[in-house]
Amino acid sequence: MDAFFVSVELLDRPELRGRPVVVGGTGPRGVVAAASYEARAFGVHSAQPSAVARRRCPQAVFLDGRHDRYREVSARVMAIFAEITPLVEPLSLDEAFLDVTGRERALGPAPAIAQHIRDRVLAEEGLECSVGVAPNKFLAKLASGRAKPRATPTGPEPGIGVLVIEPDGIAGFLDPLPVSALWGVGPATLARLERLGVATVADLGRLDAAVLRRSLGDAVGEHLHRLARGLDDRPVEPDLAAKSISHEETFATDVTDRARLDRELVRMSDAVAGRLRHAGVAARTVTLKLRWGTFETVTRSVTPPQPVDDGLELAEVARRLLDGLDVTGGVRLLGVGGSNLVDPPGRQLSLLADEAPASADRVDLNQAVDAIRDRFGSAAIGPARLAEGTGRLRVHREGQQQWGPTAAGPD
DNA sequence: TCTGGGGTCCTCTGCCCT
DNA sequence: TCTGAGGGCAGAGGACCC
Repeated sequence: MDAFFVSVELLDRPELRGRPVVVGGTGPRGVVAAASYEARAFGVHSAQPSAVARRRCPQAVFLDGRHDRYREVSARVMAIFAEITPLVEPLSLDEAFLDVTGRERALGPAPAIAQHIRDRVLAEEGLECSVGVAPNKFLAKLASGRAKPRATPTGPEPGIGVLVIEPDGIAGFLDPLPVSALWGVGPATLARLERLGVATVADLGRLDAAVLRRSLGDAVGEHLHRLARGLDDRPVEPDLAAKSISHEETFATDVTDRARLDRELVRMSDAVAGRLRHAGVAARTVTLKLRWGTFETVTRSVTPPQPVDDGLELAEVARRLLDGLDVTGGVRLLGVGGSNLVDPPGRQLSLLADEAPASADRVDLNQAVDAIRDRFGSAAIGPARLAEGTGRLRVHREGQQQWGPTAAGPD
């Protein structure tokens, strides 16, 4: 999808069409989630601090992101894709891989299917999208990027919409590209490649695989060596299960108060545990993440005897991890996550007291809480500790703080 | 000139076990 | 009994993606 979040906002506020529009966190530590092509012409781009974006384009309209709304539109677009082929692998809210092998008979050749997808998404959702057609995921992704509109100093330049890479055109397409265009080449890998004298994909393809492996590690080296020749045999995988579930938040100002951090841990753990149960899994490994005021980030993790899907248990494990850290210097970001996801613990009690899984009462309680939230919303019920002092329940709603603390945030 | 949130994958290190 | 090699796993951190 092209500038997806902005495009959705323009559906709801058509009077903003043609103006520079920026969606993201508008608070003190917010970042840009998406910028219209008009705003990009001023050097505004995603992941940029909102403060920088405001300086570069003060005339832009800045909008708080509405994650729920984007998710709702995304679900409808993905449903269109699913009518084309059952082999749809969503990459994010606004991108997906479709394997249309075998669909040509019903829908025509792949380029025609691509155009059909664009037409349907535009007709049914009013949104523009770009499609790359290629023999594998890596090339299709690059091709879709090339088919998108471009921001120029004189205004947005429409893209071609559909770009097809035929097998005999792979080298011609890839070779002149800068290596940074390859999926997986970020600033660190780029610096290493430059030290090896590699600037373009053609340079990379000429390099000996052993040299690449030595410089970048076996996995990354081998992977990039294959990509440089257009080789990618990863299948399109629908229904990929999540491997970890986490929640983290940046505070509007650094926090030194340990009691406050404990309360935040309860709130975040409650949110993570709810998502774990919703996914029907429990976490074998619990990870605590902190970012200091200096922006240095540390993580601490532990694998308790029993997998966890209960919010208070998760908070207790995280709190013990926090005990090992000195927070007096100030915490900028706090996060809790679960990984090594497995089936939820059974109801039977362990013979060892300290290995007991959540009691049957707690399992019942969690089921009741989940049912109430399904019906009345996530703020309907939560741990009493989150209302201490204020009498007002503060729970986390998904997507509530997606791009930094809000300008009118609670803290 | 200030750097979000939610992920995945990889590498390195240390520990335990064989 | 001691020692080293090697595998498996956990933990920490880095790089990258949207």
